Formats: sequence, structure tokens, C-alpha cells
Amino acid sequence: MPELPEVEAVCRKLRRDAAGARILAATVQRRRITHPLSPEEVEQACRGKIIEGVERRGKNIFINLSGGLTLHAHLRMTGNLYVGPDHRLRPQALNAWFALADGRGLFFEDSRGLGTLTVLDGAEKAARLDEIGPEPLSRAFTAEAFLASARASRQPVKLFLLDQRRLAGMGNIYAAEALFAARIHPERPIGAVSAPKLRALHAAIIRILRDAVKSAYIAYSRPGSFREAEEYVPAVYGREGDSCGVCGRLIRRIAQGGRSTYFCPKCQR
DNA sequence: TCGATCCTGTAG
DNA sequence: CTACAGGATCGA
Repeated sequence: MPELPEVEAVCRKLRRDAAGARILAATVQRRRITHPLSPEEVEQACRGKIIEGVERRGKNIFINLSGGLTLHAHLRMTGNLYVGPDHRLRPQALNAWFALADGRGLFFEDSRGLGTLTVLDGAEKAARLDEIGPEPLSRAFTAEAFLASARASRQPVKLFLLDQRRLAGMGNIYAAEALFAARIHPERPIGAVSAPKLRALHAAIIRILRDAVKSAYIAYSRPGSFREAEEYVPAVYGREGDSCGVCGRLIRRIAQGGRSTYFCPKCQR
């Protein structure tokens, strides 16, 4: 589920539902998710704290607690973090859960268990933020800044986009989609991509993420039948063997960095 | 800079 | 049964 747009939707929902809530008790169900802290350290740090605010940077979720500590969550592949009406009615496959003072529960669901949950002090949070690249939907992400960082790299452009130190929050789906929109072959070293194509890529990243944020937000805030109509439909991701919507050639799948890349071999050279 | 690895679920 | 999954870290 989660790339930047889905994480953004999770954060908006948390701001709506969890801001101002007090945590009575925290329980970590999977010991390894709090690494390098112990589950007990995280549980103890959360006990009695007020949730003061929620920030997103890339795919990272920062939940600011009263007293100055920050709960840092990462959903990885299958995580979800949300408030439920009753902390006693807990879903399956929980990484962790929080009993809120008003009886509700904050649940960190994660079937695959790869998500993480730690507590950071001010300095640790600053250090973490410092490792994360520019937000593609912020003003700081200018075409000039993007071109400058691209020029210095010979990485395949797809891997560059996935590198969270280069760009915050790009994931496997939207990287493929942006490259298709900009008509760039995913294996091309980014330093060898022409300036006009990089500008097209920069614009595509922003447009695609903005649209996907909108879809992700609508997908959870509206019930039932509206869902499907609003869902983001990829042009190439997951469509190996389908015809390209632009030229009709068959979409191909290759592996890069151990992950699938989908692209149109005719549109993307 | 790369591959292995962390886990579980689901599709073929 | 095997292959693959929207992610990132770690050690070689």
C-alpha cells in the first residue's frame, strides 16, 4: 500500500483522529520493529503522553509527543497506522497498539511485519530528517535543484528516483509512472539524460504524486462505491504484457536493484 | 555500490 | 510448489 501518497493520507487521517489524544499505554507486539531500541523503551516513552502533531517526510511518519520525544513510524510494504473506535477491538497482524485515554485505539497493523516503530529525541530526529532528500511536493524541489543533483550521478535513473536521500518518498510505482510520462528508459544513467527530459521528469514527478495524493485521500475518506472510481490507475506499473496506451507496444518488466521495473520499450528510449 | 535479508500473504 | 510484493538496512 504505502508510497508517499498513501503515507500522506495516513498522516492526514491521524491529524484528524489522533491529534490531542492521550496515550494511556503502548504495547509492542513484534519485538524486532523497535530496533535499535527495546520494545519496553518505546512503550515506556509513550505512556501518558499527548499526541501533539503528526509530520510526514518522504515515507516517514513523525508523531510528536508531549515532553519533546517523537514517535517515528515507517510502514514499509504493508503497514497501516490508524485510529479505531475501541482499543479492545484489535485487528489481526498488529505490530503495535496504543490505548488512548478516551477508549479508542491507535493501531499499527502490518501483515508482513517489516514496518518499524522507534522513539527519537530532538537530536536524533534532526539527524534522521537530514538523511532524507527534498520533498517532491515542496517548493524546495525546483527543476534547477533536480538537474543539479542529477548531473552529478551516473546511477540508472530509476534507482536514483528510489534513493530516499535524493528524493523523499518516491517508490516503485510512481518512479515507473514518472519515467513513462517523461519517456525516459529506466536503465539510462541519470547524468546522461538530456536537460529537457529531466525537466519533463521533474514535472511528471510533481504531477503524478499530486494526483496520487488526491486519489489516496479520497480513497479513504469516502465510503463504498466511490472508492474504485477514484483509484489511481498506473499506465505501466504491474502491466507486463499489456499494450502501451500510447503506442501499443507490449509493456516490459525488468529487474533493477532486485525490484521490478515496468516500462514501454518504444516510448522510453 | 551490490546482494542478501527481514517477514507474511497471495497469485499463478 | 515457486515467484513476487507498493521498502530500506546491513555487511561484504
